[in-house]
This record gives sequence, structure tokens and C-alpha cells, in this order.
Amino acid sequence: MDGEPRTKAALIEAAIHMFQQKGFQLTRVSDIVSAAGVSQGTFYNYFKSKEEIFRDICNEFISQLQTLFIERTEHLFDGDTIEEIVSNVHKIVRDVIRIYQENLAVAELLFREGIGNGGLFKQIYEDILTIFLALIEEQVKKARSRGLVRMDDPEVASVLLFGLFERGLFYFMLIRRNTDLERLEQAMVDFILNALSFDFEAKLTPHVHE
Amino acid sequence: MDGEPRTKAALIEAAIHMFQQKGFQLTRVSDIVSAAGVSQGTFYNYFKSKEEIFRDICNEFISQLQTLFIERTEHLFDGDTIEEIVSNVHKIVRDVIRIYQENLAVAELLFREGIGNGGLFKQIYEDILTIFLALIEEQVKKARSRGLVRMDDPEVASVLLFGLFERGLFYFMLIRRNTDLERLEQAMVDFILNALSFDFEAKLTPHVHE
Amino acid sequence: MDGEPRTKAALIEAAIHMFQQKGFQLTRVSDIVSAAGVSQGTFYNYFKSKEEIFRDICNEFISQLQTLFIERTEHLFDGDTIEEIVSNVHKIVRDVIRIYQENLAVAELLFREGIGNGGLFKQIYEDILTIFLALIEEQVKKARSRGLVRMDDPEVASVLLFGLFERGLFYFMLIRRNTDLERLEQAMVDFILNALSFDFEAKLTPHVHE
Amino acid sequence: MDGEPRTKAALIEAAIHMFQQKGFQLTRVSDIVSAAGVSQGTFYNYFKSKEEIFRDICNEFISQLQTLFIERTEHLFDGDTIEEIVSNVHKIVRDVIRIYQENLAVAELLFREGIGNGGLFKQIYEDILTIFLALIEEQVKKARSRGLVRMDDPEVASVLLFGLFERGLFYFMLIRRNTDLERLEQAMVDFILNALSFDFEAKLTPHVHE
DNA sequence: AATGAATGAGAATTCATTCAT
DNA sequence: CATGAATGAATTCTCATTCAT
Repeated sequence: MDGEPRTKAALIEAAIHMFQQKGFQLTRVSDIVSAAGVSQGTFYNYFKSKEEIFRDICNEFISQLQTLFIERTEHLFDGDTIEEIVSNVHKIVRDVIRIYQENLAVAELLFREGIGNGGLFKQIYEDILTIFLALIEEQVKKARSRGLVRMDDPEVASVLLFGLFERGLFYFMLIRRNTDLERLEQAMVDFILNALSFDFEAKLTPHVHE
Repeated sequence: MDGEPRTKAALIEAAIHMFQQKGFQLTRVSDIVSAAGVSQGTFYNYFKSKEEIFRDICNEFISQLQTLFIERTEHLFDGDTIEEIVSNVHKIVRDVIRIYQENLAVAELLFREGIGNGGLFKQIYEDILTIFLALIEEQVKKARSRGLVRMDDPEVASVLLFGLFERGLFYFMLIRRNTDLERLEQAMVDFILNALSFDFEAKLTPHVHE
Repeated sequence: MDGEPRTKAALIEAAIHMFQQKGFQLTRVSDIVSAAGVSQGTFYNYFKSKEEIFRDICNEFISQLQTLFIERTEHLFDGDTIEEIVSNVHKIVRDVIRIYQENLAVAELLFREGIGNGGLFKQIYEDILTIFLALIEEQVKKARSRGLVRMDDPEVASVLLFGLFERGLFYFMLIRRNTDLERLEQAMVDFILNALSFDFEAKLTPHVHE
Repeated sequence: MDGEPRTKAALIEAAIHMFQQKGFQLTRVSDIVSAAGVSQGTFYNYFKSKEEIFRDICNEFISQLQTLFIERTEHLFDGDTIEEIVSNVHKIVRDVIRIYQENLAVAELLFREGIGNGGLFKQIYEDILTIFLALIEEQVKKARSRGLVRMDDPEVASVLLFGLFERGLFYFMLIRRNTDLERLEQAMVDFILNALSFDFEAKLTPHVHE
């Protein structure tokens, strides 16, 4: 019913590109279709409106990110040695950086546009927040229960962690653009672990893996 | 040449309100003038365009914030005892929260709209970043030079600090709205000091006040 | 050349239905084809345009109505007694009502749409008028020549007769919908015969049947 | 709030003209504004949509017609002699013809467009019907109660009267165009009075004028 | 004969901005 | 200074029709 998958894909790719460049409001459907090499009318065979294609793109990215995030955090603090745990933290930071990098266009799109637009997409952004804050908070609590971090206020901590991740990646990957990602990874891990009062000397209590 | 200051003030106030509610793109000049109780034409006696009033509002807020920030950070790490310094940090965090709170509407406006809009206001946002990152970085370096914090990468640290401040305040003051600000202050100070590996036991070297 | 008669019939039926429901202008070719259960392209194997199918439908109905009308009016005023003639009038009124009822959808379609549409179908409607006015006028004149009615102005009379028939049926069958058709028939016959100054006492002159 | 009355009047006049010529659906807003000599945008300072201006035009005509009709029917059958009453009937028929003629464009517009358009304006047309049928029926009943007409079914009679008026005027004034209106008036009065079995010999019962 | 994706001309409507009063 | 009517470029979306498969 939605016709040629190649046409649809071309429209999506073009839309991501244009939205990233000019923003949602300033991107014209005519920009998208001419970038995709199809006619104006064709757009409406695949999407009900400009809003719909935007929403589709965001949702696709979010669910990808969410899946990966869940997978990578599952055993984040399950390691039996401090080294293992620190290595896990490194891994997840590296992965998030990578995912962000692989989806740079959509990520920028989402974090730029998802916020503004007079609340047109407020919901989308707030949904992401809710999802990720819950996932982060869960990990912080787990780490605390294993005595790995001292942290009186996991809720605030989660928000601050989210904020530093989001803005940090945003800044280095989209504004500065030319960063040494290894250095960024290292600095982020240090910053985060310190921020959470991570106990590098902790004697780990035996941990039962579910 | 710009006539009645009250008319101008009314337009600015109305614009802040409307921009905050509907976003820049979705706010109509007609919304602003009717909220201000003047006619459509009058708007153009005071502002060249919708863009100009937005820029004016942002610049006003930024320079206010900047002035205050400079003033409060001037002697941030100059204290002679650890207690004094920690108290300074508390004070500045509290002040930033307060400034943010006093200018909630503009702050939201800026951090929502300044980012998106297809880079229409990219410059504004990046200017703010540059200003604040420089100020933050300066303090981080000073603290490091006094041996108060260990911090290998002050640039990354500044960015992350900026990010956690911005998103943290954004979240608690604009999305959650009902937060206990004292608790937020406490949690932020802890988080920040830990993140920077603040040395609570440091033996302060005598410090020459300029 | 016109392929499957069943496909064509399905398209016509669907078109009548949709035109009746939404009007010509507001009916989409997509409405017709999906009601007919065929694809968009198929439509154009059978009809050159949306206009053509509309015209076809109208013409079909008109020629049916015309055939029946000619047949029923042929000996309308040929009866040898007043009773016979009045009965003929009753019969034709009843038949017209019946034809109208049997083709309600097309009739509505025609009398609603055939008139408006910026004269797109003005011609169709005016053709019908011409045909029927001629037929009616012929009967009126015949009746007058046999001394059955006094009627100074047969042309005006025909128009008024046409008008009262059309609007009357339109009103009772399409707007009121729930009318007692026997009562309508009786009232129409009375009204018409009186209007034409029908002479219920007339002494009929012998009539030569052609 | 609706600005220059002259601009509005020009738009209305232009709209009537265009609607009459091309019909509602086929008239473009651009046709109207260029006929009115204003810009496209100006139209929307005065009317919310193309539909609104159409509705406004219809309502204006209807209320005019209604007012006049009520006024002229008030004492229609109040006369003390048959001659007086017949003269009243003549007068009202003449007046309706005149009103119709004075508003030819709108009348055509209404009776063409008010019917079709997929029921878009069905309501308008049915409202008119309701109003006029009630007024006509009231007169028919009054005439019957004074013994002036025999008429078993005043409801049907009203509908038929309305139909013959509407279609008759429509035909002679809009299709034939070149009619002798005096002859039309005479024929209509005859037709109507006969149709209602008007008793030209009636001995009027004294009538109390309210 | 049937399909349905692609087309693109064309429509209504919006709104920042101008300018005569 | 204030006004608000006029402007018209710009934009989204529709839909009859075509045509390669």
C-alpha cells in the first residue's frame, strides 16, 4: 500500500538530510522531494504530511537507540572485579558515542528540533527523556546497592548524567566536530565515575548473576 | 526614535510570553501585538522584524547572565579554607539556579528555540556556549592550579559541566517543575565537586588575592 | 474495447452511489474505484474522465425516462369518456412517480448536480427541459384542442407543470422521504387538472384515433 | 474589525458574479479577488474562506426575500371582494417576479448551487424550503378557511406551488431570458388560482381585519 | 485487461511586512 | 507615534490522469 520501498527510503534519507540542514520548520516539502528526485505528489503517496515523516524518523532512531542502550546496560555493573566494571563503563560510553556518530544526522535533528518548535515535538523529547532517565537511574541504583558508588540522590544524578552526555556529544560531535573521540571517552568516563563517587578501592561483595 | 518605552516594554514582554508558549516559528506577530495591546503596524516602529525582537530578547538575557556569572565566579576558588571554597561553590550554584528561575521564560525560550530553527539562531547558542565554556574553563584551571581538583582534561570538563547545568535546570525547572531546589543544589554541588575530583582534604597553599 | 462488462457495471454503480452521496465535484475517482473494488488505472480503461462517467449515467437515465414518458403520454387524452381520461392522467402521474422512485439515486444525482457545477452540466439539464417541455406542451395542446382544458398559455403551463413535478417529487421523495405516495398522486392529479382548468363536465367530441 | 466596507462590498459583488458564472466549486478565490481588484491576501481579511463568503451571500438574499415575502402575504386574502383578492394575488406574483429579477445573480446562484455540491449547502436550501413552505401553507389555509379555495391537501399544494414558482422563474428568467413578464404574471396567476380551485363566484363572508 | 506508483499543475490559505492616513 | 488595510510571495496538500509493467 505504501508502494516502492526504494522511493520511501529515498524520501526518508532526503528528509533527514534536509531537516538536519535547515531544521524542520524551514525545510520545505519541495526541498525533500527534489533531494529525493521524485515529484511533489509522490511525497504524499508515502506520508500524510511533513510532520508525519519527521515523527517517523524520530521514532525509528529512538527505538534503535533504546534497544541498544538496554542491551548494553544489562550487565553494566555485574562485573566481579573493579577493572571489569570500569571496562564495562568504558564500553558503554564508547558505544553510545558510536551510535551517536553513526546516526549523527538524526541525532542532531532530534536534539535540535525535538526541543523547539513550540512544543510541537515536546512530547517526543520528553518521552525520550523519560525512557533514558529510567534506564540510567536503574543502573545508578544497582551500582549503589553493590556499594560501588555513593550517591544520595539517584534521580538528580540520572538527569545530570543524561545532560552531560547529551550536551557533551552534541558539542564535540556537532559543534566542534573535530574531536579526538578516544580522549572524549576517557574524559567522560573519569568525569562520570568521579561524579558518582565511584569507589575504586571497593571490595566487591560476591554478586549473583541472574 | 524608538518612541514610548512602555510600548516597547509591552511588546518585549508579550513576545517573551508568546515565544515561550508557541515557539518562535509558531508565534505570529499578530499574537505579540494583540497580547501587547497595540496594533500590527506599531510593532514595526520598534523592531525591524520578528527575528530582531527575538535576538534582542536573547541578547538581553545572555548579557545579564554573563555579568552575573563573571561577578560570582571572580573569587570562586580564592577562599583560604576548604569550607570557604565549598561554600562559594554552593553560592554560585544557588545563584545560577536563582537567575535561571527569575528568567524562566527567557531561559526556556533560549534553550528551546536558540538551538533549533534550522540554525537560524545557531550562532546565538554557540556564542553563549563559547562565553560560558571559557568562563568555566578558567575556573577549572584555577582550581587545578591551586591543587583543589585533579582534572586531566579541563576542556571536556567544562563542556560536561555546562551540559549538566543546562539540561539539569531545564529538566527540573521546566519539565518536572515541582522540584525541591535545595535538594537540587546540594546534589549538583556534590556531583560537580566529585566529578572534578575535588580534594576535600587539600592543604591550601597561601593564595595572593589580586 | 471496453472489456469486462461486469467491471464497467461495477464502476457505474459505484459512481452513482458516490455521486449521490458526495456530489460530482466532491466525489474522487479514488472513491469510485475503491467502492467498485478495482484499481485506479482500471477506471481509465472504461471512461475517459470523471466527467464522462457522469455524462453516461445521466444520459442513460434521461433516455430511459424519455422512452417511458413518450409511451405513456401517447394516448393520454385519447379516452372517450372523462373518466377514462382522468384515469389516464392518474396513470401517468403514478408512473412518473414510480420511475422516479426506481431511479431515486440517479434522479437525485441529476437534479442536484445537473443544475449546479458552474454550468458544467447546464447543457444536460437544459436538454432534458427541452425534451420534456416539448412533450408536455404537446399534450396540453391536444387536451385544449379537444376542449378538455382552457389554457391560454400552453408554453407557460408546460414549464409550470414541469416545475411542480420536479420539485414536488424532489421534495417528497428526497427531502421528506416518508410520504404517502397515493396521497401525493391524488393531490398532484387534482392540482394539475384544476391548474389546467380541466372541464370535468365536458361533452367529448368524437375522437379519431390515429 | 472588518475594515473598509467598500473592499468588502467589492468582494461580495465580485463573488456573486463569479459564482453565478462558474459555480461555487469552479470559482477560484483568485477569480474573485481579481474581479474585485484587490490582492489575494485581502480576501482573507474579510472572509475566513470561500465557503464563508458564499454562505454570507446566500443568507443575505434569503433574509431579504423572506422579509419581503412576509410583508406581502400578510393581507393576501383579507380583501372584501373577489376582485380585491385577485388583485392581491397578482400583486404578490408580480413582486416575487420583481425581487427575483432584481437579485437575478444571487437567485440563480442559490438555486443552482444551493442544491448541489454534495450537500455542502443542502442545509441552506432546505432551510429556505422550510421557511417558504410554512409561509405558503399558512396562506393556503387562510384562503381555504375563508371558503375561497377548495384544497384537500394544503401541504402538497404548498410544495407544488413553491416548485412551480421556483422552476418557472428559473426557466423564464435564466434559461429563456427573453420572456414577456406580464404574460408570465398573468399565466402564473391563472394557473395558481385554478390549481387551488379558486372560487371566482364566492360570496365572501364578512372578514374581520385584525 | 488490470495495476498502482508517479506525476505536476493548481488550489486554498497564511502571515510578515509596508505604508498611507 | 499609532494605526490597520493591503499586499503577495510562499507553502502545503490534492487529485485527475498517465503509463510502464
